[in-house]
Amino acid sequence: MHIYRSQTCADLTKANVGQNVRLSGWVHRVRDHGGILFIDLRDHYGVTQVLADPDSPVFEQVEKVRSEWVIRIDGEVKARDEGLVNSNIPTGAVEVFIRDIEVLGAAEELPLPVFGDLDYPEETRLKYRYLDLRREKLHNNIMLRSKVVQDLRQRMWDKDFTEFQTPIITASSPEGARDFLVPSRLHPGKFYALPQAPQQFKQMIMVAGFDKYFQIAPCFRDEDPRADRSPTDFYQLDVEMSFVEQEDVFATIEPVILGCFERFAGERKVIKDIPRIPYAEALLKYGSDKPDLRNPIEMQVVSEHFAGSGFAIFAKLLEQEGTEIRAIPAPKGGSRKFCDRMNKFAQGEGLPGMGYIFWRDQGEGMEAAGPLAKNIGPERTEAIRQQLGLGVGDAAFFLGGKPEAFEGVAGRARNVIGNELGLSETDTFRFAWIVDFPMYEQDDDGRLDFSHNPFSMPQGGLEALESHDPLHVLGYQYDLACNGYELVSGAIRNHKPEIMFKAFELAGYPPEEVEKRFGGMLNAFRYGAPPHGGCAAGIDRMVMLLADEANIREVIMFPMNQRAEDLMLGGPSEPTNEQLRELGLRVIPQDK
RNA sequence: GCGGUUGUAGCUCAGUUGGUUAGAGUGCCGGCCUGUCACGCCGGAGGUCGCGGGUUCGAGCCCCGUCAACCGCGCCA
Repeated sequence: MHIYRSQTCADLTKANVGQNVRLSGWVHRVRDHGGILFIDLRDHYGVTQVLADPDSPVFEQVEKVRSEWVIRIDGEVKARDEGLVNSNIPTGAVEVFIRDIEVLGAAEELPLPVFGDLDYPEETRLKYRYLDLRREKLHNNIMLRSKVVQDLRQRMWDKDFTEFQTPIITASSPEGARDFLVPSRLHPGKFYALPQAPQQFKQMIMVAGFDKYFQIAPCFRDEDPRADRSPTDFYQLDVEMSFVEQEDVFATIEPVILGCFERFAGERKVIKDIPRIPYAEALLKYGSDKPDLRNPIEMQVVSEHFAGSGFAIFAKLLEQEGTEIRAIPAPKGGSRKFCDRMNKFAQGEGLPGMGYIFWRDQGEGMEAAGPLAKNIGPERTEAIRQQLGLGVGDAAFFLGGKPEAFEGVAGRARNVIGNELGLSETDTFRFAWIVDFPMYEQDDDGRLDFSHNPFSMPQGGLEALESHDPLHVLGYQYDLACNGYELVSGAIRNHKPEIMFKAFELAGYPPEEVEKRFGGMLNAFRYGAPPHGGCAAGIDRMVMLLADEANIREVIMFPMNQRAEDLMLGGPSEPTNEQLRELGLRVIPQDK
C-alpha cells in the first residue's frame, strides 16, 4: 500500500465498504464524545468522516489531534446506518474506523480558522495566505481560475492561434504606466524593466510572420491599486493577429470570451448580443468608458431647458464655452429622502451638489417637487419630464459644467442610483464594445497627449493626422466592457513609420526622440510589416466576475496588499550592502 | 499626495449619557460524555481597548495628533 494514501478524501462510497483503506489529509473538525470520536478529514478533493472508539488500538493517539494537523490514518470502510448518512458530503454514506494513525504535520493554534465561512481581516488572510487558501471559498476561486485559464487556452488553440513566451526582463518602454525597474549588474547604472504588457514583442511576432499569437502573459505596472486592480502584476490573455481589421479582432475574441463566460456562469445569464458604443456616446449616456449595461439608466443632455432659465447657477454656467447640463433619470426615485441622499453623494464626490426634480401625486394630479422645479417653472419642468420619459414616483438629477469635470461623478451616481433603486440586473453578464476612442487628449497644461495607446492606427491614417484637429481624430482602439469593468482592450496597430512619426510629432515627440524610444519597433516596420492588431483580456478580472467577487485579490493566489507589500514573504525588503555594491547602487535615506 | 470607513481577547463582535473589577460567541487548556457532522455539558487561562498627548474627580467612549488596514480620488495606453 502507498505510504500516504490508497484513496483521496472524496473517493469512498458504499462500493468500498469492507475495504481497508489509507487516507491522508488535514483534520478539518473534531467531535469528541468521549467514548467515540469523529474527525472530518479533508484534502484537496473532499471530506471523509473517520472515527475512533475505545476498540481502536490507537484511540488515545487519535484523542490528541487538533484542527489542521496533517495525519495519515488506516482503517476499515463501513456503511453508515440509514439515519446517520450525511447527505451534505459525497462520502456521507460511509465512514472509516481508524485502526492506525500517524501525525505527518502537527499544527499550532491557528491565527486563521480554516473551518467555517466567517470573514477575517485581510491583513491576517494575506499573511497566512496558505491557511486562507485551504478555506473552501478561496480554494474554489483559485480552482475556477485554473479552469478559466485552461478554457481560454483551449479556445485559442482551437482557433489556430499559437502560444509563445516573451521576455520578463526587458527594456523600459514608455507607454503609460510607471515601470518596475531592474538594476543591471553587468551594466552599472543601467536598468531593465519588467514589461507593462508584451506590447512591442507581440507586434514583433507579427512582423516575424507568425500570424496568430496568444499568451497568458504576466504584466507589471507600478501603479496604485484598486479593488479591481492588482498592484505589481496581473495576467492577460494577450492576442495579436496579422492582416486584420477591427471587426476581425471582434469576431475572433467575442466567441472566446462569451464561450468562457457561458461555460462558467452557472445560473447567471450571458447576454450574447454585444452592442458597439462609440466612446463619446458611452461617456454621454453612462459617464464611463466601461459602462455597466445591467443598469438601464441612460443620461441625456438637457441644456436647452436650463439656458436662460430662472435657475441662475445653470443658466450662467451655460454661457461659458463647452458647458452643458446633463440629466440622470431615476425611475422610482421620487422621494425627497432619496434625492437628498444622492445630493449628499455628489457632495461627497467633490461637487457642490446635484440638483433634482421629482414627480409626485398629492391627490390633485402630478406635481413636480424640488428646488429646481420652482426655479425654472412648470413649462420647462414638464419639457424635461417628457424628454426623459418620467412620471409620478420618478426623479431626475442634474449635473452641469464642462463634461469632463462631472462625467466621472455622473457615472458613479448612475451606478448608485441603479443599485439603490433596484433597477440594475444582478444575475447577468452584459458586454459592450467601446469603439472610436480619441487618439489624443489635452492634459492639464493644454498639451496633447496620447489618450490610449501610442501604437494605435488613427482612423483616416496619415491624412487624418495632417488635416484634422488632432483632438477629433479617432483611433482604431477598442475596449470590451462587462458589468462596469474593462475586460478587454485592444487596437489595430500603426505599422507605418511615417504615420508613427506624425502621430508622435503631434504629441510633442520630435523624430529623434521617437527613434530613440521606439527605434527597435520602427526598424522592424521598415523591413516589411504586415497590418496587424489585437487585444488583451484581463484574466484576473474575468475570474473575479465569474467568481462573483468584488475584489481582485480574491482570485489571485498570492496577492499584494493595498500598499504593494507581500505580507506572507515580506516583500519588498532591504537589499544587503553586498547586493547594492554589486549593482553599483546607493540608497538615499528617506525622511521619517 | 488627498478623502471616507474601520481599529476592544488568537479570531468574530457587543460595550448605554463619560462612572465599580471591560463582556459574549468561537478558538485554546482541563474535566465529563458511544453516533456526532456548527456535537453537548462543567471549569479555567487569555486584554497596553492600535499608539501618543489632552480635557475631566474619573476616558474603551469626548478633543488633538499619529500609525495601520480597506474603499475611493489623483494615477492606471
